[in-house]
Amino acid sequence: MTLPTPGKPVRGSKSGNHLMALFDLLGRSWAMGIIWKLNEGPCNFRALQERCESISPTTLNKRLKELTQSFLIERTVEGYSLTEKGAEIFQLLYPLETWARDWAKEFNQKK
Amino acid sequence: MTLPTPGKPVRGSKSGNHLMALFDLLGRSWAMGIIWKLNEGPCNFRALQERCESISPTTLNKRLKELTQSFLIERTVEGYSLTEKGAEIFQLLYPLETWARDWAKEFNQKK
DNA sequence: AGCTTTGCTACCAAACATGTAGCAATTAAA
DNA sequence: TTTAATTGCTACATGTTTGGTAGCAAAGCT
Repeated sequence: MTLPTPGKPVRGSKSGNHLMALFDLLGRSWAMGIIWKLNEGPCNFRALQERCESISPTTLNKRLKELTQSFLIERTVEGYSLTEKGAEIFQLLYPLETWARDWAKEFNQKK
Repeated sequence: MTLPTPGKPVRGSKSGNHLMALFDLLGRSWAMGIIWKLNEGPCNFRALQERCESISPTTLNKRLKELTQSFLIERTVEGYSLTEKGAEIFQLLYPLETWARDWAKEFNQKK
């Protein structure tokens, strides 16, 4: 497991450009999904697994470690939870939902 | 290659929830990077490869097909180019850059 | 006709993700 | 206070995705 860290070479950028590091981090299976689901509120491992329908514990565990090391998630008494940074990024991802709804229409029309 | 399509089961969601489909599409290596780089303007395959520093032709080609089928990219006389939808999504991704800059600071402080 | 550029594809190796099983540690119940 | 359930994982085997290099066919240029 290589943590994409801004300033270091990452998958997709030798320069370690911070944006590319972020894209690498978020561009792993379930990373954005986990942030999304955690925004509903903190929860423990198994509960999070259920929120994510079909994630395997292996992947969930890996993502949680990465996101924790990247300051997006932390563990509290209530379980895994978004940090302030994590909540910020959720806010940035949030508009994607509305967008995706429209986008889905294209598929129905043009198919 | 399975195209993540809203309404159909995708990696990460049996329900085919449109947002999860989008996360699947964008959460593939280089997908967001390509959108980012294409926003600089349309360009051809090899030029795009260079904008993306270290992408392999195999991956670039796959992503281009997926993004095209998903209405985010199209081919014009000038080469590959963002569609209107693609440009919209760029706008949504855009704030991530500023955010990522701040985020990078955390790594320097807390390391 | 030959040389260059372009847009790929073939191929193989490495990294990553998935699914199932299950185990050690904690908590709850009898 | 033994017994059972829950929790947070890890192991392992398998499949999928990505990456890297090589190079080829088609088009354009000289």
